[in-house]
Amino acid sequence: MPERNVSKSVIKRLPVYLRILDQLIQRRVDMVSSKELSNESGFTAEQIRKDLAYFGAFGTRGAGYNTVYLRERIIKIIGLDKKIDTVVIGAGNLGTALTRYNSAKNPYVNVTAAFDRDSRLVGKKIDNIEIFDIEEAPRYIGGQDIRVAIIAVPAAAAQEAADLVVKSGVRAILNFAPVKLHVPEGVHVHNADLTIELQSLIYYSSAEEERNERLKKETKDGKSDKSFPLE
Amino acid sequence: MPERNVSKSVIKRLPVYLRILDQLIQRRVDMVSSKELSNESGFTAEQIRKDLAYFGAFGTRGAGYNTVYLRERIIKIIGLDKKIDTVVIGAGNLGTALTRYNSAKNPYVNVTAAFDRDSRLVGKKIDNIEIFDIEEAPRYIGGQDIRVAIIAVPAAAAQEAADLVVKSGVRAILNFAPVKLHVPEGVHVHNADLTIELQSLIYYSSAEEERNERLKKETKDGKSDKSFPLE
DNA sequence: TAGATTGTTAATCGATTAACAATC
DNA sequence: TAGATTGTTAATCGATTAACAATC
Repeated sequence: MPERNVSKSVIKRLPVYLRILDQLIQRRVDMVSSKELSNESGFTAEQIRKDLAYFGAFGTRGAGYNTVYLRERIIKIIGLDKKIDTVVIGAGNLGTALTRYNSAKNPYVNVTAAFDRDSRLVGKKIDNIEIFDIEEAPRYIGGQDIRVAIIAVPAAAAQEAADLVVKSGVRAILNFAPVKLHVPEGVHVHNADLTIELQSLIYYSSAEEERNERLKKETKDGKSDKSFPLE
Repeated sequence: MPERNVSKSVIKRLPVYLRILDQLIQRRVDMVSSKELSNESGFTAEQIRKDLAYFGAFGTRGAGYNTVYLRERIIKIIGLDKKIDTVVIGAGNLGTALTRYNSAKNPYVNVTAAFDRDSRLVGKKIDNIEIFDIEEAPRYIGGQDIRVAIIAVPAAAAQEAADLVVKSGVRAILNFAPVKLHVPEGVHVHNADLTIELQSLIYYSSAEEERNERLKKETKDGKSDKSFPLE
């Protein structure tokens, strides 16, 4: 077996390497060292070498990695050697943006259809991608053998959407709805809740001293009957 | 000091707890156990208790957590007790969607302005949020004391956009552009590259056996002069 | 009180970092 | 060959899980 179960953290970094390699290849650079990949990615050179080593020995000692060859290997590893067909469930603002964005910016993915339950949207197109009624989804997904779906419906509709696509054969879901999806074993869900990303970032937007100030003040305000054990 | 430096993984989970508490409060539930939070979040109950314990003892043994009280503490911890003003840099498809999405779905955040360098967009509005010329950004961000910016410009323009907002006082950036941003110490960047999310998910969309099959075939094809050490 | 559930300490697990031999 | 950089093993670090005493 070429690989044992490689950790999620490793897999999440592979597309970053791929993106950098694509950029290097476009600039006609043909060799790259782990050090240079480190500069572009923000991961350490050691980590990059270790990540790649899970899948084989792709470099040349003393010289680095051939960009074209390494790119080829990575797209094979991820499974991007053929363009992947996906569908977007939900053709509201976010669904529309995701459909357009992936069509325009993601060279390894095709969005082949969008679905919505709003009959006013059905039949319309996002660029040249048609919006179908959500009822059509199982037949479409089954027929086209779609394995990957993007869910961009409101929270209340997300579980239903997930059940629908899973039943139709989808193996992996990129979920933009702010709920935990319950799916059968073997189906993978990545959450991309944009409000959560932003909120956790806000924690870091005030300096540490300010944060502590804020929290201390709260306890003194008498709004709280619990006190901090440390302090 | 109320908290030592708490790890990023912990901070990333806090908004998830917050979202669940908001939902519970809306349903007029007033107590919740770590077990129930676990069901809704997908994190283990032990982990949830430990996460919260970094900041204090917010629960009642035998009873669980008061939803309203715990929510109050979490929004204080993250720094969401006042609505946070943010700006969106880039008013293309993605920038527009993010502006709308955060206005509509993120109760803790205000998007107060969008910026673009395309003069055809300047002066227009996204819902009721005005699009200004990017040149106006420093004055606006400085004047309004904006600390958080969302970058949704093309890769080639992203570093320049980052430099601009950082110079103007921004402390935290949510970056949707597919490049690593170089920022001074103390400025926080979260990357939300949507193509990368989708690509790493694709790895899991084919069953393990298929993946191995694919990789084996490649080596036998003779396209490669390197062989896998294992197998 | 008895039952339930937190808060916290200890044990385990996994991921990152450091170091260096292999080798181009 | 000498210099450079990989691939890999060992050491460290950090995060998660397990266990349980505290206590409502």
